[in-house]
Amino acid sequence: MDLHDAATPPRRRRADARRSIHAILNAARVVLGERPDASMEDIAAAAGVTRQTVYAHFPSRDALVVALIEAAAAEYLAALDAASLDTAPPADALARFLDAGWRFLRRHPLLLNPAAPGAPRPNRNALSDVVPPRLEQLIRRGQGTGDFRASLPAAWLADAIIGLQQTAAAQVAAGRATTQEAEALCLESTLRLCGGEARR
Amino acid sequence: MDLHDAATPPRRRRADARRSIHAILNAARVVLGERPDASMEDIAAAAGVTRQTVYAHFPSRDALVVALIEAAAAEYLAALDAASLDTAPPADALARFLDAGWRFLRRHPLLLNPAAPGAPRPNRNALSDVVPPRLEQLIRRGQGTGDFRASLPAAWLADAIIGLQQTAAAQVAAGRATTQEAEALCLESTLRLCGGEARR
DNA sequence: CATAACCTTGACAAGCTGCCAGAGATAGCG
DNA sequence: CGCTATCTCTGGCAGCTTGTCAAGGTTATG
Repeated sequence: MDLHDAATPPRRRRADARRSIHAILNAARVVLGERPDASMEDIAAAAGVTRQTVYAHFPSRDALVVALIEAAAAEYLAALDAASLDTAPPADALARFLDAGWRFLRRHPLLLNPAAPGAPRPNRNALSDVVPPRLEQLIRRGQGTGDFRASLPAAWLADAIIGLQQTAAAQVAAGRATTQEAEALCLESTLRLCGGEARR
Repeated sequence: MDLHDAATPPRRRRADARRSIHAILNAARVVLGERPDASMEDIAAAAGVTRQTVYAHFPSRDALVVALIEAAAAEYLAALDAASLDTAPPADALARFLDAGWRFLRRHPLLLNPAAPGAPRPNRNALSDVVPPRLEQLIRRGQGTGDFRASLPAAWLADAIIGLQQTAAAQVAAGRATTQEAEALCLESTLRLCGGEARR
């Protein structure tokens, strides 16, 4: 929240406070992942604290969800940075991007049911600010090298591919495909979208 | 609801009851379309009735949403039946399918934010029972005639294309593309997915 | 017109969110 | 070790929403 407030000197939080915050975020990730409409009481119980303690750190339910998504985005970003998307051959880099996505979706199933926040207009969460640009950059590179066709805008392809992966993940969640099948179909379809030939 | 109950003789409903039901469904379509978390009171007010009248016809909020989706699915199905998907050349039929989808999404923006039902697992709404099979049949026909490549399962392609269209619609909703741009990108991408060459 | 179906009003219980104050516990500092 | 700021817990409260019920008024249908 106010961790990076420029004006205040790095206001030291007590150790147990940081522990509580971590436990709450973790419990929210798990509980909301399998039941997006879980109550604050449920989340607090899963974290081993009381409801008021949750409110002591997150002013509202939406704020908790936002913090959760921001933490997830940071993890996702770190995984993408570790995947050397900028150096591997474009088609391989694409496969690595998708692989990071699969790991991410397995860890944060909440993001398949973005049902939680009632009011907010912002589909613009931290994820959509951070992930698509990385993929767009990769696609642009592939289009430059001629590995991908350039007749579709890279920004659109990036969002389309991310949407495709979510569709594939939904297939798995609905029991209409195994994880392996979905990953293979998603990769093949992604390559088709980018205009790269599928190597089998 | 119980309109097609085999046992009971066609229990005639009073005219104003049918009028109320229609008004409620219409109000729910509009209000939930622009504010998915609207309360029952809001919907009732928009329909010109009281909240209890809504409950007189729909036992719960979820039941109302389900009825709404079922009505939407019936409309969608009628539009698809009128689009002669089974006779036109596959690529043209695909364009018609997408066109029907755009009209549908413009009329039922609720289905871009499927946030409503808290408890139920059913991502299997009436739409997913009815729309994908039509598209799958079309794709299978195109694969048979050689217009589309057959190396990806038609069932997967159908879901992927529907997901692609929702991604494109989200782009428009987020103001990142105009309607025309989104429709063009979606069509081109769909043809790529199916392996049909884009004719320009 | 008489009746059954429907609508409305008012009230109620239950659950969830968000807030506040006070008492208790704990970590970090001198 | 003891003190103090900080964190947590208990308990309660208001407001909103969902869902239900009963009583009485209204409308369509036969």
